[in-house]
Amino acid sequence: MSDTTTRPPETAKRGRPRLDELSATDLGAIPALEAIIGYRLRRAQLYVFQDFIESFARMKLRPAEFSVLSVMARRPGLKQTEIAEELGIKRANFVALMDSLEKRGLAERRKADTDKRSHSLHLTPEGVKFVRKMMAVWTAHEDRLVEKLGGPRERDRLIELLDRIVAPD
Amino acid sequence: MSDTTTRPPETAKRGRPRLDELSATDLGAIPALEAIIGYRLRRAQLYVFQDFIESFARMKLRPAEFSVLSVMARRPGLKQTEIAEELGIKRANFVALMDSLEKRGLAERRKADTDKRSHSLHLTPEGVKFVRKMMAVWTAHEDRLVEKLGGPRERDRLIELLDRIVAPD
DNA sequence: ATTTAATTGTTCTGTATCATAACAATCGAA
DNA sequence: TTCGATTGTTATGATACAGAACAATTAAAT
Repeated sequence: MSDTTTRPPETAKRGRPRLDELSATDLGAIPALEAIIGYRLRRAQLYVFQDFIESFARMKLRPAEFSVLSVMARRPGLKQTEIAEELGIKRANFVALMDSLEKRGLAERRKADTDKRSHSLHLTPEGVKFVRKMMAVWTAHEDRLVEKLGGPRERDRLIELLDRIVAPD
Repeated sequence: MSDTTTRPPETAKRGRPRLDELSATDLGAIPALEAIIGYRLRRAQLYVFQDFIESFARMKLRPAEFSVLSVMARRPGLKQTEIAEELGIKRANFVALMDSLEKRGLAERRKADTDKRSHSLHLTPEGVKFVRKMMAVWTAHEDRLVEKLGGPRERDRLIELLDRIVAPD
């Protein structure tokens, strides 16, 4: 499956191989990092997040906050555990995140009348306005990426491939 | 570019829209997280790293250490700054990483004769043996991913798309 | 040749991120 | 009514990542 083309080592050998070098045959089994899925995924993800973070530096918005506001905009009324789990955030770590959004006046916790333990999460009117601006900034960021990819079709193809990785067997 | 299909909100509306909800037209401009490249990239990367970390738990090897050993195997003799920069690691943070590998007897710093400041990095004979086992484990991990993707062709396609993201304009 | 600037490895520091355990309040089920 | 599960929360520790500063050394400027 992991077909690695066998080629000579990348460093110029002056003389015979040293003790710490692997034989050429062994080296054939050692792929360059460029051929490793996880490595490439990580580099791409770091690049995208870097662009994202710079795009939202002025709004002082981090990726996790973006995702929380986004969920609250589309599905207001969810409780903390629900949003946290969906986003892969531990509910313990979600608290400070929500505290910050609340302190900025963008979101609020409402006491759920059905369950006195849980809070239902909502955007404030200010939060709604903020989300509008947020989405404008996001669109520019996303369009930049789609253009680099070569168009919406390539974007869809990428997402489909990423889906296969995450999808259960 | 970012074509989002306009559809009604995902939550069932009981009655008229509340203050914290966006109008249906506004919602059309708010994509689900599932359609956001950065979000999907991150989720996929977390999945792959999770599998990687579990695969290497017994060897007590983290992704960053894997990458460093991998570079030293293919190109012995590089100095710390070179490897660190190539892997996107701050040279300050590289120190502890290299300390650990050296303490485990897998790698060593040799005094470079040309430059008394720099160290040239090498695998020890033990490190060479370790890398061999490491690559066997890695192959199983990578094959698992390639199979999920649907084959080597899909893997290549994915990497090509990731390349476009990272590549300079 | 001497001063000046840049590089290398290093330590220190601060800041996010992430996971885990424990706890009170509350709810649901036995 | 008792007992277990859930919800939000606090506290704690591990890890990742970025920046400043520094001594030793090298390279460049004059």
